Amino acid sequence: MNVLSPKQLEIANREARILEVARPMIVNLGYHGLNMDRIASELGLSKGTIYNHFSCKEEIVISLAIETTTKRMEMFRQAAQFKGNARFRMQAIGVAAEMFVRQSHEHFIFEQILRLDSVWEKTSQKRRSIVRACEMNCMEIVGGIVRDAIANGDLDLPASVSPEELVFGLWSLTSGAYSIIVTSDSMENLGMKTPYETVRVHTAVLLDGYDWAPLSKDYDRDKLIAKIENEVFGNE
Amino acid sequence: MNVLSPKQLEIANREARILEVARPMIVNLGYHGLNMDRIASELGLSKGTIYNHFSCKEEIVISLAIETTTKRMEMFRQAAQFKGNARFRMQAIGVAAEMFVRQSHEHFIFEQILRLDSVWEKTSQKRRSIVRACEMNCMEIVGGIVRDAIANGDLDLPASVSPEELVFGLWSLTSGAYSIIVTSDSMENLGMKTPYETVRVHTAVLLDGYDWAPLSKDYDRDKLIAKIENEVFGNE
DNA sequence: GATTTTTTTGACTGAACGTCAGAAAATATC
DNA sequence: GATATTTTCTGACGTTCAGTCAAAAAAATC
Repeated sequence: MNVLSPKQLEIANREARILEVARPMIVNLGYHGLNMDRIASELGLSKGTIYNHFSCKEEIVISLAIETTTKRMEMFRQAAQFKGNARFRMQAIGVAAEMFVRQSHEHFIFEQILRLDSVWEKTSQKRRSIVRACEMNCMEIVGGIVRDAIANGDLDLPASVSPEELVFGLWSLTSGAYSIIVTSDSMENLGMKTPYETVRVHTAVLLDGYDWAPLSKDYDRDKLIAKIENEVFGNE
Repeated sequence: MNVLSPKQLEIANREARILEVARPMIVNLGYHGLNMDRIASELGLSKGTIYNHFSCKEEIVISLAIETTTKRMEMFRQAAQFKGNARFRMQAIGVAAEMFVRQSHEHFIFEQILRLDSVWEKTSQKRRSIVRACEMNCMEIVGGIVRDAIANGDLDLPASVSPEELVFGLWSLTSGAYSIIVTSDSMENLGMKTPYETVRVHTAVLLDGYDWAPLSKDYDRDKLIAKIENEVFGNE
């Protein structure tokens, strides 16, 4: 008996429906706009039923974050498969990261809430490790590219910088920038007209600073990005 | 009549005492550990009295953030007065930023909470503009150094990067890194033994990438940092 | 269709924010 | 120093909302 009864099907789908209703609540009204009673009434269910799926409010937040962070991981994986040298594959990761922010900028809202100790601590071990695994996985993908570059002789990191430390730097730069971009209501009046382009430039300069061949002056970045968008994410 | 009566003095001091009690609540127990009833009882006051000073919980959070962010602004100002070329003064800013995180790492906890829309929106216009002013001021200080370097011929930014955009890059890199460092329970098991040093290296590489003279290979960074610590922050 | 198991319900508890009418204290006035 | 006025303080109260659980309803099994 592998076929689910209508009832079982309804239950199986409910988790997703709860998240669908919760998502805009958080995005539009912030953390304290997420209201268990309202979720229940919007779905025509009782509160107790919601609690059958999520043991607390915080589990809903982390579940939303898992949805988006999983998407990012998949995008990073796809990007890493781009055919080309390590520097180009790193550029593909950059494209993936930027695409991800643009299409899932709510992720940074969920993450911001989730990172609060008082929220994180209430989440289940199970979901926590999923979040961590996705993040580790992304870092690992980037780290792999760095190590490839070293193995290939394209990159020769100074003794004081390990591959993990370079990953940390890239992660800091991009996540710092993206969270500023996403949470500021206006970048324009800070003299920032094209913040994403600025992030691309800084990243390139940082990698050039480490002398990662080929240097950005030796290839056409915009053309490469277009190629990546087309070949890796063309279907989207 | 400029002298305050004992009663007036008590009231004048109370704001600070409230914050003193609230600070460890947030630092140790997180946002939801901040409890108005508990603040009142720990100070032997009634809740109503607390509300005479802070119109809501969020005003306490922003006030704590103001305390620390003001300190940072002052440290940046001091740092900017270091005698030396623009690159060295920028290094002094780096020293200030790092010192600030080390001695006021709670700041990032307050900021993290404050950045939530649902918290930010409840704060008063007055305190909000103080926070913004401090941040702007810091950026402006850094921007001034960048412009000095350009005026001096030490730095020649590409046409695609404005001074503000360079500031944004530095700000992203450091704030991204510091907030990871502060909120992670362990950097060690990510292969990061000296995260602050790593931030220093990445910053230097980024500035070298922009060809900001003198390049870091042309001066002894550790010696310069020691000199800055001594001359600018020696009394601390 | 009777029985057992699963699921749902929504009234209830408790925690915490913020309010406000009246009490208390401080200050001004005479 | 007594009285009036102003300021400050109080804590019970209203409210909102998270999370619980005994009882009801629905589904599954026999």
